[in-house]
Amino acid sequence: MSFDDPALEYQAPGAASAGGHGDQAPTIYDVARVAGVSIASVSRVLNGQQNPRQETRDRVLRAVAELGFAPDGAARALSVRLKEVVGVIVRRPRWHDSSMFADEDENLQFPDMINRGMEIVAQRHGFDLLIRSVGLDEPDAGRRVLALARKSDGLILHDRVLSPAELERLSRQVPVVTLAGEPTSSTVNVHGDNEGGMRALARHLIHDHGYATFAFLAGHEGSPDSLTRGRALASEAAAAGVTLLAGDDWRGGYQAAGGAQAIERLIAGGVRLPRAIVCANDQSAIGVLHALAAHGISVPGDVAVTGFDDMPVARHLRPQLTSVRQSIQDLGATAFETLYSMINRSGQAKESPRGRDIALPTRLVRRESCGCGPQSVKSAAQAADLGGAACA
Amino acid sequence: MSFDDPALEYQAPGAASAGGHGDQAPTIYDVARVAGVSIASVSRVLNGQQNPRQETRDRVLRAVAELGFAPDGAARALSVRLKEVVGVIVRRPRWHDSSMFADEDENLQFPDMINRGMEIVAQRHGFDLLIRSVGLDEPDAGRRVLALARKSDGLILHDRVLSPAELERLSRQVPVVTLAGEPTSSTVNVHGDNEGGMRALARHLIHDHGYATFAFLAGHEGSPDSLTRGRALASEAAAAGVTLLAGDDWRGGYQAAGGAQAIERLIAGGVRLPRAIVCANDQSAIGVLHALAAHGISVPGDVAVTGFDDMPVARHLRPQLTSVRQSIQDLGATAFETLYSMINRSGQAKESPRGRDIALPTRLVRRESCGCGPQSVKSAAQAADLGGAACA
DNA sequence: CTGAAAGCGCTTACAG
DNA sequence: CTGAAAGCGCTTACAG
Repeated sequence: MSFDDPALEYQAPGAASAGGHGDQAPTIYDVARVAGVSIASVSRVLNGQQNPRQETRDRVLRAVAELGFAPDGAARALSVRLKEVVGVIVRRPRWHDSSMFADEDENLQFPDMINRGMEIVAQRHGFDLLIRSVGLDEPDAGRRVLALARKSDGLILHDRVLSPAELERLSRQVPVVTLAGEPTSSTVNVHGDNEGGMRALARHLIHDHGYATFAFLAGHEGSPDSLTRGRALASEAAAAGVTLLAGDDWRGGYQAAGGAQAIERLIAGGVRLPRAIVCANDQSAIGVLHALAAHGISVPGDVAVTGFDDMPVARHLRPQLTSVRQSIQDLGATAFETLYSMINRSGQAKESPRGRDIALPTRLVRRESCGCGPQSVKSAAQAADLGGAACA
Repeated sequence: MSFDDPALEYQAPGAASAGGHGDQAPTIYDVARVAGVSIASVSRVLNGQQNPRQETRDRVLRAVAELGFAPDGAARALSVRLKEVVGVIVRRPRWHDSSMFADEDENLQFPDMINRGMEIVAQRHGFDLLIRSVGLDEPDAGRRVLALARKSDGLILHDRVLSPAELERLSRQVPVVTLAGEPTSSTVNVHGDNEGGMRALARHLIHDHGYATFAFLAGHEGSPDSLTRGRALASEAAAAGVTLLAGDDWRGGYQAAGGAQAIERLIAGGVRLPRAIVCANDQSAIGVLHALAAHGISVPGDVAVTGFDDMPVARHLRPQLTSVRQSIQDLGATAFETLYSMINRSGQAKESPRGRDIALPTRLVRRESCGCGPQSVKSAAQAADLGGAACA
């Protein structure tokens, strides 16, 4: 570094980075050496202190640019006790180990869309998402979740992978937010307003369409979302005095294939189908639609079918799927914001930032599969990205 | 710790964790103290050394269980110089800043599925995925990518967010793999066999169906995938002496809305549609399907439409979409494996682990939208999760 | 087999 | 305004 004309903006790499292949990333010491200052000064200008005077600042900035320096995340995290990372646990599909890359991974879209919502707001706060999948059958799920927690500042858990007791224990070490789970004394849960959405749907089917026999195709066992949806439907059905089928035969596990199989089994078993099949989510409704079509059963003519979530795919189906919309990305965004405030408040106030159980609004989206008329003609461009239509 | 009966497995938290809310995560020092050994010993038993003798091992393990200890990721990473994290850069949708949470985020499924593939194999190697989105218009995309790099052991980049020069510079500090990009001297690229897939599709449309006029609906500008697909189609068209429309009017930007708008514009402009519209991906084909339907144009009767990727949604459309399948998750899995070997080899051999440009096989999946007959009837359960069918 | 010590790359009081 | 030093929580030679 015998040569340091301040005018040379991007001078060729000096001895510090001997060009070529396996260069190491430069450290703050490299920058300090090139700039001719202490590492403390480098750190100060990089962290926007007001202290360093202009010349120091210039020298440092020039060295940083020349070397292409950025601070090591682990070192910084260790020092400031903040990683700017939130861990996200997604439930691993069953097939993971057996038939890896099986085709039926469609249902993953839902958690992925939630993650998008998280990522967008995380970005605003300078955080990134650290993703790990965990099987619910996994022997030491607890350990793997904890391990991820220690690589992050807080955790967001999809679905139910941990028992409430495990959750409680975990949340003593790091802030935890669950999605579609259940709140615990130290954990916040975020979910869509399943109850309200399902009641609106049920009333529509019962009163506007006059259907008198129903079935509820459940999601996977123990899913709080599925349970709540099923209960809300049952409540409305009871109030109206209409018949509701449910139970083990009626389980789609949130999957297209699961929904199709359930219908196949029922038909094979000679069961008489109800007038309307209310599915726990869109994905399983897709399977139901396929199975019914395969048997020449008309939807909604013979049997009405509805979904839940209003995934993008819902409007591309034939018939277009009536569903209950939740702003999926909002779920993720809210989960992150909640966690973020917990992270900052960590070790201070004892009160939760918001309620311990946060419900986001849902909205009935009537399309064709419930028996409403085909949507009013609009520009195809609109149709391609817009949602519901009016009902007759 | 005046009391340490080895028989007490999960004794109530001692002074180290005073119960309640804002507890800190225990450190290795806490474990050492409780176990009555040095931190070195704790580290040794936790890292599976053969050294520690049974009794030491027991004491440590018991303390670890009691405290719920897991090592801090940042500290460990700093020490072993490995974070066990790979950074993943996804392109941020345009609407991000303006109309946040717009509806048309369907096209995100593709990168998300790729990420799933990465995650699955990453898991096997004990790695997690650190996700960050970057806008391609973003002023300092370079800095934000580098910042993520320093929080990881290597980087996988979706789409094109960096110039080749920037890529090159980045790859001097950390191993880099691109997806659907172009290889550089120090960077590996992974992509589907666009050329082969498109040629197969083109030949099918030309020879099996006898179509004589075509259009190629491009993806977004500069996308290597789209360019290659377009060129392959053009080449086959030229060889067969059939007409191919393309150009700025024919751009769907990989999006459903984009595809629909393009068709709307063309029809409004009085353009005569070709016999077959070959779309750069499934997503834009969906939009095309919608637009054509809105104008009462029959598919495939009047106009055939094809996609590319064979996303799960393709088989749920009406008509079912003929497409070119790439194993999307394989793309991700391969990208990760490649990067992983680069990470391990870092600073050693100079040779790349595999070729610098890795193409994964693709396969034509004929369904209805190209003009092939409806798929042979099979069990609906199969239909719900299985792919293509034979062609007439 | 085990402990004391150095070191990973940063940030931030603490003294000038 | 700036530098020397301590410290973040681990791992791993280095000596016993």
